[in-house]
Amino acid sequence: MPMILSKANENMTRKQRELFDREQLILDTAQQILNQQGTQGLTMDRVAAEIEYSKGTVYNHFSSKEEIISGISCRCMDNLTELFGRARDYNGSHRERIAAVGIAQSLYAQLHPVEMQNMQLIKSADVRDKISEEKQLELLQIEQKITGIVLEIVRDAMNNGDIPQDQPFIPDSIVLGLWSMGYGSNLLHMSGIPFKKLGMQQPLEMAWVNSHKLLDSYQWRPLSTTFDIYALREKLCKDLFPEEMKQLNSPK
Amino acid sequence: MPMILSKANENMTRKQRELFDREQLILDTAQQILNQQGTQGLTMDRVAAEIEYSKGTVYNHFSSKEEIISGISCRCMDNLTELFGRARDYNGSHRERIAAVGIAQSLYAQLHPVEMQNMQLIKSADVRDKISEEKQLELLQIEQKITGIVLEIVRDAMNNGDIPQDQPFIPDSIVLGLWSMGYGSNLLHMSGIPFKKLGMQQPLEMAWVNSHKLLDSYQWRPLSTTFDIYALREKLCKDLFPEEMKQLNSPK
DNA sequence: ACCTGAACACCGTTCAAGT
DNA sequence: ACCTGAACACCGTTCAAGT
Repeated sequence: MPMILSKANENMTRKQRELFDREQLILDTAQQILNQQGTQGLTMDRVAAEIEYSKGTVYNHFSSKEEIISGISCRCMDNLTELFGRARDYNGSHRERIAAVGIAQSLYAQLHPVEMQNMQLIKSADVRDKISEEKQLELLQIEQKITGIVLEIVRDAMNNGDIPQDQPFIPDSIVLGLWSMGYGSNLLHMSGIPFKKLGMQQPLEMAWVNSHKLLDSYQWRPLSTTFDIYALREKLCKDLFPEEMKQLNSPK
Repeated sequence: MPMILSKANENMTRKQRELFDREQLILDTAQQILNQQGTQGLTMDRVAAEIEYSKGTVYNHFSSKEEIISGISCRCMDNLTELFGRARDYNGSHRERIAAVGIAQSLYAQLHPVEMQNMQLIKSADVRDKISEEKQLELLQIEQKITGIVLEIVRDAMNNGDIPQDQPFIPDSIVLGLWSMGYGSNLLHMSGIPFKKLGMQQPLEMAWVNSHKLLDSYQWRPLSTTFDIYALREKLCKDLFPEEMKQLNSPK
């Protein structure tokens, strides 16, 4: 039974630190393979060979391949959480902050398409049942954290009087609306569907338009009719995600 | 090289008919296994055993497991297309028709969760590249057809004056907005995310609210402020999808 | 010309043996 | 107590042999 070492800790013994480091090494390696060779290229043999330990040792840390995938997903969601955090702490209107969340999500999907696929994989299907309860709890906590950030922005906006309170289901409906639209457009973007061939716009571009349409419909002020959403996007990208923009624009 | 026999045809020889029937038998069987045993329960061995032919014969029809999955997906998208068709032909306002599309999507996801997962699987990842060009074309054509229905409703509404024309990106943006929101909320619904535990509403329920919010934002008349969206849902379910509602409410 | 199923390659998982 | 890697089970795919 492998120890749960999701978080580093001051009080760890040398042995525990070693185990923790190796767990990170395994995840590092697995993620690298995933990025270079895709989902099907990620095999336990390859991971073991790369870290120069045996397969048995890998299984001492992760009791199945799914747990490794889940571990990678958790890392990615942590990274995404960090981006969301920047959005929440942005020194602007609440509407600008929630817009920044959308940008963060879209940027992340474009920068890390393979990981994004994986996060989707782990969320669905029987995969979630295959992982241990501890790892499931870890997943849940990160999901709570990331949802919490968005909820917090919406609640703050309500308290600030930016959103009329006489609407049913808010703030949940707003969070879920943005979430599903962002999630769906990301997946459509990554799908092989040839939107150009279908004579259509790109999903991610339309998500930007549509999320503002949705916020307008909730009367979240300032309404997008009073400002330029593209100027806002440029400003937020420059202020909050300069590094990410550079990565996105640099040739791979 | 197996023949492409997606569609039945009057002029087929007896031999061709036999091949076509067997292809259908394989898909029937595979879909049944998929529903009973899940994605991982669907193996080529099991399919071969069930149809009482050898694995080699299965491979004469489908050159990989992915092609079988793709075949199942095509069937499902055909079924969904039929539901969408009912929505388009509904004798009501255009706004009611587009709402019916949303209901169709949601109903289908609830009635056939496993198939829905599969459609998502085939859309993404490297899976699409693993199938033959012919099958890829088949997929594309169905996607075009199903997108076409939604586009048609939106265009008709515009021509009818239900939607102000002075908005950028329409009708594409509306189609993609509804599509990504519907797609995203379906996937969130099927994901293992415990929304109740997170203290949130259900994604599918919020999708109904939010898609009307989105349509309102595009000023698609009649606005949802002038009618009861829940009464509309009941009416549409009763008029268009009575059988599906019965299935949904009957104990499994 | 079509079908068969043994054989192969690959990969996740286990566990007896080694240190 | 921890690590190892041979062995096992399973599954997608191929193809020589059979009819």
